[in-house]
Amino acid sequence: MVEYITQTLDAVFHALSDPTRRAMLHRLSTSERTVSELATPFNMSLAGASKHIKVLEAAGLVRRHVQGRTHICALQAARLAEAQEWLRYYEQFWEERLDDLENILRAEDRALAEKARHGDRKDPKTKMDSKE
Amino acid sequence: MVEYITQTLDAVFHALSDPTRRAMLHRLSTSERTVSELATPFNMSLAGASKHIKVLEAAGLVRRHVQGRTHICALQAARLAEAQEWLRYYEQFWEERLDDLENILRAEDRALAEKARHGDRKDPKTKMDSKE
DNA sequence: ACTATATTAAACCTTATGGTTGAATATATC
DNA sequence: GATATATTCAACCATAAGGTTTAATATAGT
Repeated sequence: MVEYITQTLDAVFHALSDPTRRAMLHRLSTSERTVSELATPFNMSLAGASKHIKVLEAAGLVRRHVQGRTHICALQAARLAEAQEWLRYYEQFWEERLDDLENILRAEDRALAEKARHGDRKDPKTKMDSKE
Repeated sequence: MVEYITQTLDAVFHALSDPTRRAMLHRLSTSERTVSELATPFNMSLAGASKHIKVLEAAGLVRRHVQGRTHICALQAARLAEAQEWLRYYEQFWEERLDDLENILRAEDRALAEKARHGDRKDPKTKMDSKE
């Protein structure tokens, strides 16, 4: 059904596998930044940071436009959407587990209710929300 | 707010950056498989495939239980959920763009309506759904 | 023209990655 | 006990990745 360009996913997931690059993306999410601005927070040479930016660019996660001598980088989120789409297929497997948990809790509730009906009532366990 | 264990994300995204490993996960999504079953479809030595499985295991994406001499692997989706959660933050940036597109289309509609009101009416563009 | 700034390029180093082959280990089966 | 099966381990190889440093390039400011 859905067709994934594997080289794109390779590049995107690889780009995301490095904490420096993820941090760069996060900073780009608040505003565009020049290469030096992006490099500043990291304990790394400019050339090193520049390489990371190029990896992000190659994966299509960052677009740059050159303005005089400065290169301005901007987040380009479309490829992240593709990655998320790939992941979406697997949602059923973690949702399934949550469903299982929910079913267990419901079964416990029923058991308690049954017990209560037969006289022996006591503090019914409060159901807790799995979302924190 | 949400705190991400960067080493976990490093490992998960790295694991996902290889097409063989993504294919393995996909096969595990239909059922559990032994190491050799997992290795079969790939043009690669068993030892090679075994290494990939270990990468998946180290990233927490696969769990194995040994039964006699065979090792049975199963998908473990929780870490994928974490990766998706990390990506979810960026949804606003692709949704934003879709919103922009929608606003442009709406503006065009208004312009056409205005034109029509001033006599000059012609085929109004049908609005298209941005999904699909 | 000269100098300072922004960025990349090139060469290099170390470690990781993806792969191989051949031997080792553990469990089944005859 | 001997043999076949399932899997890993260890050693090795080539290339990629993440980093550095020292030029080189391009544009700005004086």
